Amino acid sequence: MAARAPGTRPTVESVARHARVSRQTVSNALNAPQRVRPDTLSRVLASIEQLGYRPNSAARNLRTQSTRLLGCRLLPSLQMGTGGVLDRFLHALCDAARDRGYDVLSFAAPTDDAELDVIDDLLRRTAVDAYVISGTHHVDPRPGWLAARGAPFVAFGRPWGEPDATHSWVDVDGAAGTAAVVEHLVAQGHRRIAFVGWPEGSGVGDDRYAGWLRATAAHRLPTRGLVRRSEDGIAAGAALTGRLLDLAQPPTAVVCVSDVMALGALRALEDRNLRAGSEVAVTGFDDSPLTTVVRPGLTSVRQPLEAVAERVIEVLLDHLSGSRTDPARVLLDPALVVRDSSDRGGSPVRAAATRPRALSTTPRVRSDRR
Amino acid sequence: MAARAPGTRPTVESVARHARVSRQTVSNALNAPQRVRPDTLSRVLASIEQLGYRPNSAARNLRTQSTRLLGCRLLPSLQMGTGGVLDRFLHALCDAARDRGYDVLSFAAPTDDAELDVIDDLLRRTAVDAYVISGTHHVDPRPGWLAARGAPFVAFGRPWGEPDATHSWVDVDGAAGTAAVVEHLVAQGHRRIAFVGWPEGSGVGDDRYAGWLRATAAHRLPTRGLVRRSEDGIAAGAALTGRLLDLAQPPTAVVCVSDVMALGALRALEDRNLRAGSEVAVTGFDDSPLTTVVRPGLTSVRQPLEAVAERVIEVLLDHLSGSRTDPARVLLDPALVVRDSSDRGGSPVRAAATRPRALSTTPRVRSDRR
DNA sequence: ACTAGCGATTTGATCGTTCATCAGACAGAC
DNA sequence: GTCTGTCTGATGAACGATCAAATCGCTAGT
Repeated sequence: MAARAPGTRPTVESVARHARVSRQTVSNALNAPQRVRPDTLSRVLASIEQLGYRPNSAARNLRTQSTRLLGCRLLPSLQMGTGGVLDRFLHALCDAARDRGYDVLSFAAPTDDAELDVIDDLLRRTAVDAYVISGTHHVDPRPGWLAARGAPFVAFGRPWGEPDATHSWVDVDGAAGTAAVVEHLVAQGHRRIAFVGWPEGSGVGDDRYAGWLRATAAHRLPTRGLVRRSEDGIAAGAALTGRLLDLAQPPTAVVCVSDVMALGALRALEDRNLRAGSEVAVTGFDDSPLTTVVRPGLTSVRQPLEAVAERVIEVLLDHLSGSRTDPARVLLDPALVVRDSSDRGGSPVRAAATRPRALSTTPRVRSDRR
Repeated sequence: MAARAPGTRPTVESVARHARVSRQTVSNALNAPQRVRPDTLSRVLASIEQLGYRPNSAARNLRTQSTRLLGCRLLPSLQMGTGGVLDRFLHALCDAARDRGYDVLSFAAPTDDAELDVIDDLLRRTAVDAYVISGTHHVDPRPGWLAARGAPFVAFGRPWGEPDATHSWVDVDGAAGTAAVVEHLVAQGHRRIAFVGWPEGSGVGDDRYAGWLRATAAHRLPTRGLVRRSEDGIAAGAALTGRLLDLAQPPTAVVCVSDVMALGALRALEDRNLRAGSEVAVTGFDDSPLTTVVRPGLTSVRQPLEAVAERVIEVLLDHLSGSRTDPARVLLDPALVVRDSSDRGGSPVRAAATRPRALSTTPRVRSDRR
């Protein structure tokens, strides 16, 4: 009995013939094994194995009206800013998706509107089942647009400035991150702790600022004149930090809203012959590759992107399966990674401190409030 | 005449009814417009526009036995090494693919073997039409495996160590890059130009070394004792450069095989209170974000990844369409980006030199030899 | 006037899978 | 012994597009 012609892909038909059952039984063996008697099941599975059969996804997609593909935009990672973060996220997303039987269709788009054009195309062609949008920001057109079309999606990032948004999102609690940084600095004996941030109005930046504000208030630390803001950049970070250091009562620690800003801060110290870590502490945010490239190693806050990706996938699939109708709002805790730039400890134990120490390696879920 | 039920996606059928033609004419209007009479065509296109119709990709995929998807692995961009390069490449690949009507399915895989497992899955399911593999290296199992399965693919990277490989590839001429670096340094008056590289046996590393060797030989420059090798890393780059600087006749320029190595070299200079650029020139490779993060800005070699991606797609589609049966071998020239780390010029014109100057911005195609 | 030939359009079949439905076997209850 | 219910497996139809081939209308050649 010829299993199949050489050069031809096995189909459900050829497997059925090989196992002496019908098409549907082969289909059941894969999609609803409990419906098939054990001995039949093993026979069918053996044939499947032997012929190397996998269901043709185009046919399955057509019949089930789903593609098992998730769309995700590749952000323009030109700058170091958050580029590394979103690349890591995409990686984690692909992993998490594949674990659940989905794949990721990635595309590039220079602007939000261009992204919506692509999504519109994919949506009309029913080329993907759902979307993941990342890098949400104030007056973001995407959530509303997607919701209006009834397209299933989950956002990595809160709907900044739209507290009554009804879509699902997963985000990292930036405020908790900066608060943890401040706690760490306080434990190191710092009391004048400055904040170098972005201009007000950026959701992410304001969130990180809020954490600094909350923690300094909790410890009754001085804040007057210790907040400086500017657009992201090394030069900007250096300039802002420079002005802080030139104060009559300069801070002994500088909490930066990003690793890039922190790099600028380190330069400002260098220019004044101040030693980072032992004399003035500097911290960043995002735990980008930058942190291990500078001297001293930069203390930073690491986003649990793997966990974010897993939650995003979980929520998305719940929506697709219909088992969830209400929006999920998930906030995860980031992890503090301490390096020498915030370590006042004596040099003898420097080697030990160099090794990144994650204060909370397994980020716990903060909330899933409705 | 009801165009379509609300909430229902338009199909070729509903468009046909709306335009008072048959299914096939609608199909032809999209896939073979020259077969349709102009007035019919415009009527059909108007209906398509009006109903917002796009062919269901699952149905089209099933019928045409092609998915218009290309598979591409997301490399573990943990380290800064070449991570940035491959992220940029993926971005460019998505762009180039979309311009030609294709999309990219990206997936993560920790090892080559894991990648082959995923590819095997995608292949059996006929979920993608072709693959792009990147980061080729010595004894790479992937090209042979793919070729044996008859899967269409193109590699970004030469088949190192396998001169008689029969698959198509596109790569960047690393030797031309380091040679251009040497030319630039010679023009700046340097004569003792060292090379800090990776251990022999890495295709990419050996290629870049070859360019240095060729160019130094062409100018009859000394090379004795001026080559140091080690695995990639900041510390390694610093150590190797340190030993070079401690020579009786130290080099005045250090050409590094990577930006990471170059960063180490800059540190070695710093530790010896030597000024990079004005006293000792340092250059890297890959034009990663690192180059603009260090002080002084690091001269580097930029790979034309957009051009690489375009050529990869072009070759791939030629293979898919059957218009190409012989393997394509495309080598593109990289571009030198000069920054302060290799600039001996006086400080008055520093501002001008700070602006990156691409010596050959539009990389020309070197060859397409068979 | 008749038909060959060509271009424009339509019709029937097909891609490979899963859904909905139905037939048969087999056990237990009366 | 028959009837009912459950479990297993089989059959026809459908998903929405394109391919192959047939049909129709028209012009031009004889």
